[in-house]
Amino acid sequence: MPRAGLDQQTVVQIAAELADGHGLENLTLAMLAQKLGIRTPSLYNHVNGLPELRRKLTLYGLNRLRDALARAAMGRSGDEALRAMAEAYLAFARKHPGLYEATQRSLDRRDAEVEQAAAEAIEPVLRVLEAYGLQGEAAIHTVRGFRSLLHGFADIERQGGFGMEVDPDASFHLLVEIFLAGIHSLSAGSEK
Amino acid sequence: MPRAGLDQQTVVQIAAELADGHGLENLTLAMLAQKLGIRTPSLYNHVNGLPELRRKLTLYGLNRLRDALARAAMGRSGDEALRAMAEAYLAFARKHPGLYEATQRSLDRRDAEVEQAAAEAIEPVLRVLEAYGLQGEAAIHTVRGFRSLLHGFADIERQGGFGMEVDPDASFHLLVEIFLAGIHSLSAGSEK
DNA sequence: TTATAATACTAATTGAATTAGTTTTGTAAG
DNA sequence: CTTACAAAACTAATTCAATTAGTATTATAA
Repeated sequence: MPRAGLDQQTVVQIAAELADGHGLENLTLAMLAQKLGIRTPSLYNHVNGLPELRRKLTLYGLNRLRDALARAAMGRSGDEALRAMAEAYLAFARKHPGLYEATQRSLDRRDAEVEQAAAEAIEPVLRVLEAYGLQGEAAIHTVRGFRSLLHGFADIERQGGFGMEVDPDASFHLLVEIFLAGIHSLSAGSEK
Repeated sequence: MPRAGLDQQTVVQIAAELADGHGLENLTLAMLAQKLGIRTPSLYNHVNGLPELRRKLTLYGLNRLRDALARAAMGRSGDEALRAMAEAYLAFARKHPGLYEATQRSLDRRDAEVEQAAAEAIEPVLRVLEAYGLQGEAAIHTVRGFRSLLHGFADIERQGGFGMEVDPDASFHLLVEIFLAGIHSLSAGSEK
């Protein structure tokens, strides 16, 4: 019965570490409770069950991702900023696989808080693209494309999907360059 | 005790339907057994537990995906073939969300059969790229990029990640065109 | 026919989530 | 310096899914 000095932050952070180490789907309340040195039911004093814990991980992860992206874009613009954000995105996914998973896990569009956190996470990219000339729907399409390629690469790599022992970093850099070149090529074509 | 006339194929197909309807992670042996009209333990006469069922779904999904891609590429080459395969890929992911999930679910690189099925699924793409001029590591990098963007888009969409009500198909088409233009642009540049 | 392998079943175990109800403790008001 | 209360632990008990063990049944093929 001695107090364990836990607060929401601690619980979520430890949960994130466990998710990183064992995979989000293998994170169990029993495992978390043990790590925290309390019995499983006691967890309910801090978090309202597994679903809510996962939701909190999603929010925490989205915030951390937003910070990472914003920091990467700081002081840069255009291609430079996009390259830096791509690096930062992949680095985040690699360093925090479980937390990254949480940022993608079936986001509930009816959950306003999650919805907003997701929007904020992408905002840095949107901002760069706007200062870059793209606006409105074109910007949205482009952000979607950028996200798609980043998430696709990160997710496939996380699941061990890239079989051969060809350097993944080289593949990633090339992909980013292809994307940048593609954007320039298309926008140049449409300007005529 | 009356026979239920089940065979592996049936079991896996029904499982795939349930996964499509409820999500792969929510597919339970109890649910599958009920759908099949037998008791849960009886399932063990057909499949050796949940992990193996999922593994079989992975194999089944990879084979179906390979077929879809191969069919799309049939009679086409170059950009045309890549566009058609991109369409087919997204269509598959949309029509069979649970099965698609299974094709991506933490592929065990030590499982030779899965490893091969995964390689075969991508083969059609690799083939097109080769007949397209790319070979060796360059081809591998490019395939990885193509897979990344396809999977990323499909996965984000499946999880409801594209918030706004901007036409997803338009985003997807643009992304594919950006990729194609990017490839051309870069290869043109490196030819000098 | 009858033996046997395949397939279904019931019973029982295990592990995780969750709920209910109780106890303890830190803190802050008196 | 107490005491009252809310926060945070705990134990006990329930539910549900997976899995195992052991038994019965049926279809088939010798």
